[in-house]
Amino acid sequence: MMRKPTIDDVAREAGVSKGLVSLALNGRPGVSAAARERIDAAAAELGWRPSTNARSLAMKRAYSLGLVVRRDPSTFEADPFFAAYVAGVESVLAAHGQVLVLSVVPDHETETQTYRRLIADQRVDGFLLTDLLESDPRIELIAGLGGRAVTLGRPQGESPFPAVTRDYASGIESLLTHLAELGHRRVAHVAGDENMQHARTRLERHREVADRLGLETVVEHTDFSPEQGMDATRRLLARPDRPTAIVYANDPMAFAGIAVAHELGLDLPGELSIAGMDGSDMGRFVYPTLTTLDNDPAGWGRASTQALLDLVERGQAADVPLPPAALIVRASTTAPTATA
Amino acid sequence: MMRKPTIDDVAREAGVSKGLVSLALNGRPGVSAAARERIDAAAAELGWRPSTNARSLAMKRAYSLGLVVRRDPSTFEADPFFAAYVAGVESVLAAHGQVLVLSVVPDHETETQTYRRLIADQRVDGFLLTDLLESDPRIELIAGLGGRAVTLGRPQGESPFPAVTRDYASGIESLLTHLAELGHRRVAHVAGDENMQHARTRLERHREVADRLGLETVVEHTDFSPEQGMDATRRLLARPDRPTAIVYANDPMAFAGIAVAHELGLDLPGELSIAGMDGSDMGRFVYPTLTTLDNDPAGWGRASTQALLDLVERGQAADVPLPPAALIVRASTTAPTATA
DNA sequence: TAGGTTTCTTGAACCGGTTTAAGCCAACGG
DNA sequence: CCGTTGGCTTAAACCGGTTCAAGAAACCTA
Repeated sequence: MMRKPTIDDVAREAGVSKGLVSLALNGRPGVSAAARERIDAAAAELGWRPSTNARSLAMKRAYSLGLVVRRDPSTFEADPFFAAYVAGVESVLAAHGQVLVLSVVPDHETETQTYRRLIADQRVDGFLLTDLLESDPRIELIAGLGGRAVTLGRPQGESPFPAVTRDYASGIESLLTHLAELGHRRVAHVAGDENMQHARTRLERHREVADRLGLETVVEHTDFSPEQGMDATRRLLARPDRPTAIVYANDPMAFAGIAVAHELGLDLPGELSIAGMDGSDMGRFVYPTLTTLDNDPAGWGRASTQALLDLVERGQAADVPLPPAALIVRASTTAPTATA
Repeated sequence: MMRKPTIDDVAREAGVSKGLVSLALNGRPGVSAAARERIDAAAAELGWRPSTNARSLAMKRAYSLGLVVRRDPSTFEADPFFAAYVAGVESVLAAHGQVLVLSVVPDHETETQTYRRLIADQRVDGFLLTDLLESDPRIELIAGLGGRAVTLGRPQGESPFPAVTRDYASGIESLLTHLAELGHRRVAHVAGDENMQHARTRLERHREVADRLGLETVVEHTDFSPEQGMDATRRLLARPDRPTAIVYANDPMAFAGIAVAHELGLDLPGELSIAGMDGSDMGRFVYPTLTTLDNDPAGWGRASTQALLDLVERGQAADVPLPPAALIVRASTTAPTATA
């Protein structure tokens, strides 16, 4: 069994110095075509792959990006966004020979420690900031430690980091228009954690568009968990002026809402229309199938990774707007029955 | 802004050579108590953290473990196991100053490439092998490349790697006994991908225990996706000798089964009892709430990570048996109504 | 053809740890 | 009193890349 070839082996084989091999490898100018060719040939013949470790040491780079996810253990699994997002991240990273470092932490304190540790140990070159809070302390934390990041969504205050955003306004407009055209007049909104950036914008948009369309709106606040989605639904359905349609700020809550409606013996979707947001695939496997707003998690993954790589490697990156969220109409929204 | 302190700074501060600092840091013998103390003090004062990069280069270690998940894009999100599993992994890794490298890949070929790349680039010291196949080519692949791993479940053939296992037999026995006691006689099993190790053992156990209890069994085969879970359910419910209970090999398929039953207008759980496996939290938020077998993904995460670290750091590790899966009875299983 | 450029190439230093042969010194035994 | 022994400590080599000042070679131009 032969040991892994090193840059010295390649240099010897090609009859040049190892410095030159390095220059050639990195496509730097000032290497003659002839030399470059001999080096490439030698590298190919030996099957040389430059050592990431050696490179990391010399360059003070980790060639990896970090994703720290904080999840209350009970909400862990109900995240349709996550897996597809990571798949998108991966598709870009792999092409750059880089790697994703993932951390799942239970609470705020562990989260902070994790960011500190990953930066202090130079384990990553930058972070993907998902689940953005309206005023997110991670931004200052990371910036203060000299780290880099990209935010999914645009944070409230000043941020030194590029932001990837998606227009949700037009999607919400389509959704409410759809409901209004079906004949709904009382459309409730089950909002998510109001500390979260996307929860708040979704709620604001809902209010705005509902007003414009002349819809009556009741709002229930939650933390995005299906548990609170259930409670909110029970409260809404107990009202004398029960809404004929409920829009949930994410899909898992919408599933929980469907369960509550079944439990109460409502005839779905006739007696209650339900819509989610984030376009999870599971929505195709519930009854009735769930109307929702697409979110293309893989698209978020690709765009945010690309932006972060640009930032890390070129020192700068621009904000990236993703295409607007599209309405996915399925069976859970229909014209209200006349009983109401 | 001062640059990060290095081992040389610590050595100077403590008045010793850097070699000695290294010995002290790693708790090696042959360092006097006095020296050790001065070194610790100096390190603490300067806030020194040894550079992972330098260490990795010298030790040819990555100080990270790898998890490669292959998912067909459509099944991506329906994985309740994943997030909690990673949280368990993380809790052990963090305590060892190590890190998880995650890759989500769409197909077999990319998967193989990913393993090759991570090993060739020394990005990880070992792999966590989830979703174990009955005869899993990854074992030979990794062993052949000189990598290390731990399997979740015991593979068919010979494996040079330690295995973490959980007794599912007794859980399945509890579940079927529970159904039998409720008065069910025809209990169907919707099996998962038969290439997968756990799908097969679940099916075998079901058959075995059902026989013993004198239950009639029909089996439908699927790939574990909710989509095929739906189809299987439709086929089962169309039979003249329709089963009064269906046991699904995982929870997402059970959810899909519930949806189909609703769609057909069945009264749940009276006309059809439904059970899942893997104890996902979402089971509490469907109607009726889902009876299932607990699986404690975090426990899998902790055990497999610990075993892999033992293997990587001490060169050997033993198999780890987890406690048996427990039955979680919720509302979806009840006595069959007499109509059948 | 000499002198001045420009283009390539080299060698050595550097990144920040780990390893180990050799040196030092005090204690110990004969 | 001296040779040994054993415990600490050091200095230098090493891991495998990148960088850059300086030298060599090729190319112009007058």
